[in-house]
Amino acid sequence: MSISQKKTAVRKKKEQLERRKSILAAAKEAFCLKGFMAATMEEIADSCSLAKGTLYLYFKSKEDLYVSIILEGTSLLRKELAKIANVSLPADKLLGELLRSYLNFYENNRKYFRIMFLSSQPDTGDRVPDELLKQCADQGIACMQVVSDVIEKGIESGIFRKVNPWTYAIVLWSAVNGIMMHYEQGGLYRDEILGPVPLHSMLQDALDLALYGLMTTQPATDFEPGSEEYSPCEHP
Amino acid sequence: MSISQKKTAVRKKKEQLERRKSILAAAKEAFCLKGFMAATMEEIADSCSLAKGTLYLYFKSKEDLYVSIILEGTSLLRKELAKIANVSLPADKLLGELLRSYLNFYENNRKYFRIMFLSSQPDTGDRVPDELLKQCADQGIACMQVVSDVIEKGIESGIFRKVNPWTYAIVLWSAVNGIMMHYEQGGLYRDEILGPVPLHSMLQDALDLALYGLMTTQPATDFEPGSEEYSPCEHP
Amino acid sequence: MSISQKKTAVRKKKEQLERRKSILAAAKEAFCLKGFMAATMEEIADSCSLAKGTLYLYFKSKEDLYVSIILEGTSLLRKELAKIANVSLPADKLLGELLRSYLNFYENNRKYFRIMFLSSQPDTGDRVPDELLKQCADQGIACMQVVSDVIEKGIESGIFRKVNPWTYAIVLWSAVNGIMMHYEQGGLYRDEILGPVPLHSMLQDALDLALYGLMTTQPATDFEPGSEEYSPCEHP
Amino acid sequence: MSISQKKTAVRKKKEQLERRKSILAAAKEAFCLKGFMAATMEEIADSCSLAKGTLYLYFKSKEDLYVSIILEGTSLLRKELAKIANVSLPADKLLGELLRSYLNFYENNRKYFRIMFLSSQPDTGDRVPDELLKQCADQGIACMQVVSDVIEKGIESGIFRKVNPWTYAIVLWSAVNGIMMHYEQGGLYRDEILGPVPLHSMLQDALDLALYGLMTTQPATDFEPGSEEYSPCEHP
DNA sequence: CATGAATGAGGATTCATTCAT
DNA sequence: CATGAATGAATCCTCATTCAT
Repeated sequence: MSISQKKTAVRKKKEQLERRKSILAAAKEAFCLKGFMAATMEEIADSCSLAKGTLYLYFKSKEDLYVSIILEGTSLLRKELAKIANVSLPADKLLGELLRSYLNFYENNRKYFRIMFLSSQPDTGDRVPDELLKQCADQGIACMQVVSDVIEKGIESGIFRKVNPWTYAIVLWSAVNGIMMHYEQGGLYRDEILGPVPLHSMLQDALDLALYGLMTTQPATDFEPGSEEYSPCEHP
Repeated sequence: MSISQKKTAVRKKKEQLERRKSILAAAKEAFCLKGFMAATMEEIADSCSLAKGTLYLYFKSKEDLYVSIILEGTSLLRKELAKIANVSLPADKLLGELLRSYLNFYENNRKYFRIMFLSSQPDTGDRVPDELLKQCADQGIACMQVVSDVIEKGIESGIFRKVNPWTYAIVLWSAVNGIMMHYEQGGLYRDEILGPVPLHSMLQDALDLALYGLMTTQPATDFEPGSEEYSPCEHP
Repeated sequence: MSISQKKTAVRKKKEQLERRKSILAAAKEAFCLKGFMAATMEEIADSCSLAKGTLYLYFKSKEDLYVSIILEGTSLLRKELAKIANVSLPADKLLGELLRSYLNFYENNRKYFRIMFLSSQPDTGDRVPDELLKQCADQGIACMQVVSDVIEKGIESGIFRKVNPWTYAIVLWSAVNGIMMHYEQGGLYRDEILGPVPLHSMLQDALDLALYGLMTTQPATDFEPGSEEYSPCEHP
Repeated sequence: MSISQKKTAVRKKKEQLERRKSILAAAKEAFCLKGFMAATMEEIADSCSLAKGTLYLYFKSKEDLYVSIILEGTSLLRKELAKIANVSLPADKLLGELLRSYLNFYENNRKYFRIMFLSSQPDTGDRVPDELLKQCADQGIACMQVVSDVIEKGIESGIFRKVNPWTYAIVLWSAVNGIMMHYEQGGLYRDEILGPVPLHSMLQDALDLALYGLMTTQPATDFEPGSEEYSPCEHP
């Protein structure tokens, strides 16, 4: 193979990755907007200016495409959380940082979030490689593992009570997801007087509750200092 | 109108209500099992032994039927919670009772729960009467209002810190939903050593956290006393 | 059920049978012309003025429709042959009559013939009820059984040599099919001087050969007397 | 053109022929296994380790490829038969030899046979060069011509009755094809007591019938002597 | 020449909805 | 009112063919 051919091969590889990305982007948009079943391969193809058939060169099926997006999302989230996990901070601060990181992920990747948590899951039976499904599950577990590790660290350093770290990790993780989903659902439920509650307020309050419940000493919470309209935690 | 005609009319009315109920029951089953899009009007009609066309005499569209089920579910839940709200108990106990009541609802009405929270929402645009959608939203708000009221009561009675009751209500409500959804999703993420975490453990821990964070004095939690495999709250 | 409703029900039944027939007719046309794979459900639907979906009310799948046609054809052929089998004639004459009957079937049902013998068979795997497939096979066997019975009768009456009736039945049946298929294939191979050989000439000659080979005495063949352009059997 | 260039050109020519052959081989396999429509250019390309596009350098279209295989098959068969035609033997023995030769071809080239006779013919309209189609037809005619010549020879030598050689050639040819196709179809119809009838038994019986019908004297048939389970021709 | 990525027309099948009875 | 046959738009996926490299 000549040098020029090598160059071409490399460029092709790159272009294909680009194309794959653009399909994933278009699909993310569509799935987010309409959900798995209602989104069509045709509109996805149209919106990334490719032919319908081309999609099938990159993804085995609609389901494969869908799960690939979920994997992208969970992967990204896991990486963000992993960054925090390695920071040298006391466990309570770390929890705050994890939450901030998750909030950040949510705000910058609402589409991933919607798809990961709100869309009805397709029947993955045999139309998605098992490998892919396993990777997805692994990412999700890894996210909660990060939380669990922080809790464990807190317990070891004595600032958290002796609780089951894994259970608490699931509880915290699920609770935060629930809050974000509530917010994401489009503020169906807003206070008609005060208007919708900002997401970070809710998360700040949730963090307060969590730290109060976990710490052996009075926590000093400072999740989003000064940005609140009303004082979320008026400790007397 | 003769008397006999009146009787017939009354009977007819009853029969129609019966019919409506049986459609809703069949649809609940189908939507829960397969999700909104994958469930078909045909199988719903079949499983309540009615003709496909008949469904359209009772519901304007598939979407209408779907939202009607959600309304049934939220309605039922709201009623359950409302019962608790009127009990004479301190706010902290009331919160525990509300949680127990919700858990009870979940366990006895998992199908409603799945449909309300996990199914992909259909495009309701113009195929569902606005009135119906509003009713749905109202029920959800009413549920959270109950929680909010309890928190407010706790603040007034001095056992809860002065927090924004509405925000905290949303936080608690969403967090509990998140935990239940996590559980409902089928324990994708289970501790490979300890096995899946039981739902009431998680809810108990969540309640602890909430009360610790809310109360001015040390809470005495007793959501599901003695049923835990490991001590979820080892206050030193 | 009132009398008028009964009438309606009966009429509906009739109409449905009509519709089924018209679908079968349209499909026969299409499959005959283009073969199984190339024919489309759409064109079949169009040519019997029905909606595509309607076809699926009457037939489970394209394959089901296809096999149903084959069953019709083999059924019809078997019935024709069965009529002959019961006629009181010596075996050699009966063989001639069977051949005449088959020729008659071919001439009046060339489309069935093409589909039964020339079209590539679809993969029937699980898209055709087993019952249907079995019925098809049974009809084919029954046809050859008729031939076999006649041969046996000839052997018993002493005018045929002692041969294995079943083997000879298969041989005769297959040979005749081969000749008809050759003819049906569109006279690809025609004598460029004498023009295409008429089918009945070929069949007459085939019958001669068969009777010569089977009979213990000199046969008197008269399959299609006087209609030949050239003497097919110039026994010196 | 230099000598080395010449060599290269020669080698290239050879390689191209090799390539063409390997495509035909792969296509034969695929068409035989799945039929014309169900086989895909992709799998053909894959199984001869060439790119899809390359196939189109050697064959104008899928149909062209298909017909080219048929031409190969009929060509091969014709050559085999032609060998026999020149052997110095009496006509009746020659007929037997032709049959044996055809059986031999069938047994060693079932794939060709299946494609030539059983596969649904594609629409050749304008996607196959007319020239190619004509060649195909010519080979088929040539095969029957061989048979016809033998019959004529038999008539001339006085051992066959005076029949129309061309008609009888078509009859014999078609009949044998019919028998082989029946056998090839996979023994759908087997004697449930005796099991499937072996092909050579059927052909032996067919040959008997033919010679009985053609010869002026009693034939001595010995197509496959001694290999029969039952005596196919028990002349008393 | 060989390649294989891209194309896009095309096909089987499903299903919400309607409407004549 | 209830019915269920008919509809036909909509959807996923396939695959022969082309063409830039």
